[in-house]
Amino acid sequence: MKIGQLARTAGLNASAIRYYEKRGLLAAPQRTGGQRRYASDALSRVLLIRFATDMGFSLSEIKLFLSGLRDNTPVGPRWKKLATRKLIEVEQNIARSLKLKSLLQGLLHCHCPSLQFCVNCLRLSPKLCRFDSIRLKRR
Amino acid sequence: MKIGQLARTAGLNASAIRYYEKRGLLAAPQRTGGQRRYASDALSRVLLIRFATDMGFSLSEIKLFLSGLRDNTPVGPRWKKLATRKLIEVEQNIARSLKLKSLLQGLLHCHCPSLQFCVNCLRLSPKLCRFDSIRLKRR
DNA sequence: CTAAAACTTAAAGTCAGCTTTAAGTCAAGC
DNA sequence: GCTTGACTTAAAGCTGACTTTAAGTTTTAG
Repeated sequence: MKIGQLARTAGLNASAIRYYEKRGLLAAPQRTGGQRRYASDALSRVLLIRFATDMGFSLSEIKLFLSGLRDNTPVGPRWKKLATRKLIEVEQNIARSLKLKSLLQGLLHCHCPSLQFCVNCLRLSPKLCRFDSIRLKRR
Repeated sequence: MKIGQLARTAGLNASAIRYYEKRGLLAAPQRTGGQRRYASDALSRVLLIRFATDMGFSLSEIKLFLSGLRDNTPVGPRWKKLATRKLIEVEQNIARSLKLKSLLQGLLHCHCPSLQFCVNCLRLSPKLCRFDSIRLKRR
């Protein structure tokens, strides 16, 4: 399989495949006349990477748990530890988004005379409103 | 008020204030000997910007609804439209995160013999699992 | 055999929202 | 008057996950 077909099958760009190789997530395959030729196990590896990025893992994290992973390695404790940590992150993100949602809804249904007042009412003087004050992570 | 005090009061860096000015979100204030001197309404303006970025609005969006906003402008239809759109985004983010959460939990409690199989079971053959297949937005 | 499509590389560009740097000017306290 | 801290600018740097570019090589279809 050439890089283009691998990429198309995995729903990626060929440049992304090369990037994974450069980042050390994907082994350098055999070559024919300078061009990469992939065996079919490369596809499942790429799909695994794509799946993990979709799950919110960074490439560094994925590299971490892929290192030393053979195709039939059981779901190991290292992976479980990473997944547990990510689960916590996702839960925090959900909590944060739910607060945001309620704030936005409050803003939309608010009868404050001006946006400025409304912001003050929501953010600076939470006791005047039915909404909690928030302390959001910047960045 | 000098820029440093304004920044400290708003919980920002002085460079961020200058950046807002450069981006056109904040009016250029009067100067004394070349240094910026802010009136107190600049603080509420900056707090409004900070609040809106915390709500997930981009600086471009904030600039959009700040343009023409005087301090006692009523919460207008333009702002409501933006907030409604943002609310939908936040709700999509929540739905996406909830799916992620259930996938991660599934992965953690899965009895698949290998991670590779587990990924296939979760992602490629959803009927074998109790989890929905997902189609996550890339990027 | 030829033309087009697909591949190769390293390096630079993209996005957002700032921060950092460098080199200099101004203000406040003693 | 002098030192120190706060300010000024423009431009470059940061993060992550790629994409794009430029210039060249290889494969494939006809």
